[in-house]
Formats: sequence, structure tokens, C-alpha cells
Amino acid sequence: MADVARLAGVSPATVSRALREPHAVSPPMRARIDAAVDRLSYRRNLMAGGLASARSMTIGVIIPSMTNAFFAATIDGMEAGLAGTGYQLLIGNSRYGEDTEERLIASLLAWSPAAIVVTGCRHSRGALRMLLDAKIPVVEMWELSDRPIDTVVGFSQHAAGAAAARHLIDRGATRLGFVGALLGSDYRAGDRRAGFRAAAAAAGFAPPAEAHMAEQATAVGGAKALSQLMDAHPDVDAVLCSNDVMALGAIFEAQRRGWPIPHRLKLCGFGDMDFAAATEPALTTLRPPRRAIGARIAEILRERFEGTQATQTVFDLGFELVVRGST
Amino acid sequence: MADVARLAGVSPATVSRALREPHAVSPPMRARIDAAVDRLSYRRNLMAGGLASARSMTIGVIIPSMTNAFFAATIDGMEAGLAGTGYQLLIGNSRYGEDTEERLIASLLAWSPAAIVVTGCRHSRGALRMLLDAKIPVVEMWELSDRPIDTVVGFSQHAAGAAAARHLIDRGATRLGFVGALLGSDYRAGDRRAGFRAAAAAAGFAPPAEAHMAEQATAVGGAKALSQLMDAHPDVDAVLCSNDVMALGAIFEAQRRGWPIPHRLKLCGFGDMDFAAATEPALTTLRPPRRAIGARIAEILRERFEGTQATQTVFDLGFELVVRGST
DNA sequence: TTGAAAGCGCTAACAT
DNA sequence: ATGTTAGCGCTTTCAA
Repeated sequence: MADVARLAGVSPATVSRALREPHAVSPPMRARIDAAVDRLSYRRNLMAGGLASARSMTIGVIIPSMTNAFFAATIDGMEAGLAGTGYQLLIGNSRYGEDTEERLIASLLAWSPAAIVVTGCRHSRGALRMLLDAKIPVVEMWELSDRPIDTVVGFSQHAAGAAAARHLIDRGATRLGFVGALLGSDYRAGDRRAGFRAAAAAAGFAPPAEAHMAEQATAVGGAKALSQLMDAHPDVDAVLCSNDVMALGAIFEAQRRGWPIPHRLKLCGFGDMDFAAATEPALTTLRPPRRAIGARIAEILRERFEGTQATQTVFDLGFELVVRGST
Repeated sequence: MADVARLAGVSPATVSRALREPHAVSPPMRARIDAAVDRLSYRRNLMAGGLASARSMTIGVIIPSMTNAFFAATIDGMEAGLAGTGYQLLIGNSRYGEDTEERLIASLLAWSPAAIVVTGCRHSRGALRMLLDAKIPVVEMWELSDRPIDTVVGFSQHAAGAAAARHLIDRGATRLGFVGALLGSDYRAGDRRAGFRAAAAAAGFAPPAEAHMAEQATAVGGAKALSQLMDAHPDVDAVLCSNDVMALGAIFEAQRRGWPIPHRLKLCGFGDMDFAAATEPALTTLRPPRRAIGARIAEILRERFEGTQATQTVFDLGFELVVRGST
């Protein structure tokens, strides 16, 4: 930066200004500085800047899984919304573990990020303390909460599960079932299940029959779990799968078993993943605002960075029941 | 750090050492320092450290798509392999654009990363120059090259396409087809297509009939493309899809058309995605070492960071043809 | 609108 | 094995 300043015949302070807030520098000077920057292919050292200003152009984001299409879409939306601002996402993977999340928050904080985004509203005590103490915007996502740490952007997982139950009942289901995965650690899937059960009870239905797999949702797992459910509860005629991927496995399992969908078995998924519209029959599913969550967070953060005072702290982006052939 | 040093009764330099290379500090002193760190909940400022040492504990990674399961798995493997080392991944999304890649490299470099990982071996001139000038390990991935910039970890996409062609021919195919997406910008898919065509020609077959979609591979797109192919070339009896997701759409399309798989139509995918084993019939597919690429890169980088001299620069992790019911 | 000066909180030679 | 010292390359008052 000193070299640039010398070449442009100005002080380093002015170069710094020209780079960070171009409008605070007179146009002719800005032009000279830009020319010098180009000439020397100068690139500023963000760590020096971060040290001097005690904040960095980073946003820490913690997601529970790298390979989950939902969070990938959210990250994608956030990144797109932040494009051109110079902010860099620091992505951490908690692997659905609260302790891992806590450690990640600690190491992300060491970068003095400008904001931090976490998945869900349930955190360990230590994590909570760090988030409350961090003097930066904190966004929780993919759930809803009455009193967020700072801001929450998501939708009601409970309501989504309930909507699925009501829809299946509307379509003439007599015995409900649920196929899940990772319910111990994926709180959001747990909430959907709770909503499903609550709506079933409210309609006077018996508690849904359930089959679970301990690991991450996969199509093979979905097929197996449905198979178990069919064996244990042959009267089940409508199933909510915790995830479209499991529903996909379930579709093929039903084909193999000769249970026609939707006549013998109604199937509802979650996610409206790309393939949901392409299956035969096409899959009825709950569509979460996956990319929109990221896009909205980007918007909120941009405003906060510009100094706008937060007026709203809870953003319910809703979900959609996409009715297709499988129900 | 000064506070910790004071509380532990040592110099700041010793605290710094205890934190970075615990073995260079005597055990009793280390214990005192650890206690002081705990007591003050001290967390070191990585930007100050980065500034002082002119390198940061980050690794820049550029992938073409955030929502592609292949790269997600690679990132996951890399992250897992780097766990406990304190390195943070800075992930950039080039969206399959060379210019975007170049810009990303520039902004990642501003973080003085300890290494940089890019997808593929084809880069813009500017990108190439920056990568060659960067005095850090540079890893190219998901392809192979005779003379990598520094190190390449991947497999031969061309060989994978050729293997698919030979397999389909072995299974009695008489007329080959190819269904692709994004071939203009996804060089790896382009290489597979080239390998497929080359092997077809080598076996004395006519050039494969093709149908493409301009956008990212989706199941709906796969169904549509196969449908076009069927209309334009009703004699096609064996198709390679650029991607398992497209193959999934193709399976359902064949079901709808009443073309039994594999008797009327043999179908091969790419990716061995989770659902490939669950479809009906199960999908024959090419399995890339997606997680292994990340894991191996982590291993290579850890060695390089420890100062080991690189002995090998080309890592061919191979691929596997997973034969299932669809062929 | 621009410049001078004083750090930001560490790390790395070097000395002990 | 530990301490001393001199920066790393910026940003940010403050003054001009």
C-alpha cells in the first residue's frame, strides 16, 4: 500500500480510504490511485486490515452437514446475495453435533467475523454464551423461535409436519405412518414428526406407525425403513417421509412390493428436491424455502452492515405443500 | 496474549509458542499457560497471527457448484481429513465460470491461505499466472493432467466415459446414446462424453446419438432429454447419462414410455449417488472417488505443511464401474 | 479532502 | 527452554 501511495503521490491513509470508501476521496485522486493499484497489481492484505479494524470481511456460517442439499441451497442463496460486497463465507460443518458446533463457533470467532449464522435454535450453553456475547449480528436459521438470540430466518417445521398429516387425511388415509432418520440429532426432522403426530391426534387418528434409521437419510435407508413399516403395520396406507431422498427409496420399494401409489399407499416427502417432480408417480412433498432462507439472510446482513437498525427479528418464510401424484 | 502471559508469569513469546507448538515448551510451563488461557477464556486473534507470519490457517477451495453432491462430498472428505489441524476452508463457488474463478482466486489470495485447491485443470490465463506465482501448494482436482501446476488429485474422466461405452457394448448394445448437461462449461462432463465417443468409434460403432440440456443436470431435464432422444433415434438401446440425477429422470421416463430396462434400454449413470442402488432396476453407474479426493488432498496438504518434500505430483484415484440391474 | 502518527495483537529472529 | 525486540500491513484518530 505504501508503494501504491508513493506511485500515486499520496499518503497511505488516502489509498486505504480510496479502497474502502471511494466516495470519501476526490475523483482525480481516486483515478490516480486506481491507476497505481492496477499498475502494481496491488491486492490488499485482508489480515492486516482485519487486525487494524478489529473486524473482518467474513461471515461465519455453521451448517449440520456439508452434503445435505438443503443447506447447500441456503449457502448458495446467501453467497449469491452477498456477491459484490466482498464478504467471504467461512463455512463450518457441525455434523449435527452440539459440541462440534460449540467448538466451531469458538474458532470462527477467532476470525472476528462481521456476522455469524447458525442452523437451528437449540445450542449448548457454551455456544449460547458465545453467541450472546459476540457483538455482531447473529442469525439462526431453518427454524422459528419466539425469542431468537438476535434474528431468526426460517419456517415452522412443526406446522409443516402437521400440514402433511392433514393432507394425507384429506386424501382418505385411514392409517398414518412416518419414516424418519437422525431424529435424535436433527431437531428439525424431530419437529416435523411432532407436528405430524399432533395433527394426527387432533383428527382423532391413532399415533402414526413409525420406522427409523439411525443414520443420515438415504434412498436405500428409506426403502428399508418403509419395508419394515409395511411388515410391522400392513394396514398403513399413508406415509410421511422425513426427506425426499427417503421417499424416493420408498417409491421404489412400493413398486417392488406391488403396492400401487397412491391407491394402496400415499406418500409424502419433504424438500421438493429436484427429482420429486420427475418420479413416477410424481412426489407430493413439502417445499421449504431453502434458497430463500440464504437470500433473506444476505439481505438482512447487508442492511445491518450499513448500519440500519433491525426492526424485525423473526422472519417466517413459510413452506408450501406441493401436491402431486403420490397422494 | 499479554494478559495470559502476565497471569502465567511468562513472556508473550512463550505463550505464543505454547499455543502453536506445544512441544517446544516445557510441560510445567505449558500447564501454567493452559490454565491461564482457560481462566481468561483467551482466544487468539488469528488475523494478528496471520499478519505476523504472512500466512493464515486457511485453505482456499474453489468448486464450480455449491449444490453439486460430488463437490460437497469432496469438501466433506477434505474437512474431515483436516479436522484437528486448525485449518479453515475458505470455499469459493465459481459457478462453472472461468472469469469468476479468476476473481475468486484473487480474493482468496488476499487471505494469504496456506494452500489453494481448484477444480479442474483448465483455467484462464490470469488464474494460471496467480496460481503459478502463489508460493503455496496448489492442488487441482477431479481431473488428471500430465503437467499439473503443482499437484493434481483425480481420475481420468475420459477413461470413465470409455469404460461405460465398452460395458454397454459388452452387454449387447447395438446403438449408443448420450444424454448430457452443461457440456459447454463442465469440462469433466465433456471429457466423459469424448471418452464415450472415442470408445464407441474404436469398437466400430456409429457416433452416439445425443441429447443435451443447457442447464445444470436435473432429473426432470434427464427425463426430457431422454424423451427427445427416443423420439429422434428410436433405435437407441443403450444410453450413458452425464450424471445419476439425469439417469434417475431417464428411468422414470422409460417406465412411462414402457421401454423395459435393461431389455429395451440399457442405462448407465455417473456418480453412484446414494439413490443409485435403490432404484428399480438398480442403476449401473461410474463411481468417482468423490470423498477420497478430498481425503487425499487433506493428507497431501498435511504433509506439505509439515515440510515434507513432494515426491509425487499426479494422484490418479481411479473410478469404478458399478454394474447393477439397469444394464 | 488529505496527511501524520500511533497502534491493532500477534510471530520470529536472535540472544540468553 | 525462555525472553527481548522489532516488525507484519494495514486502519483510524486527529490535525491541517
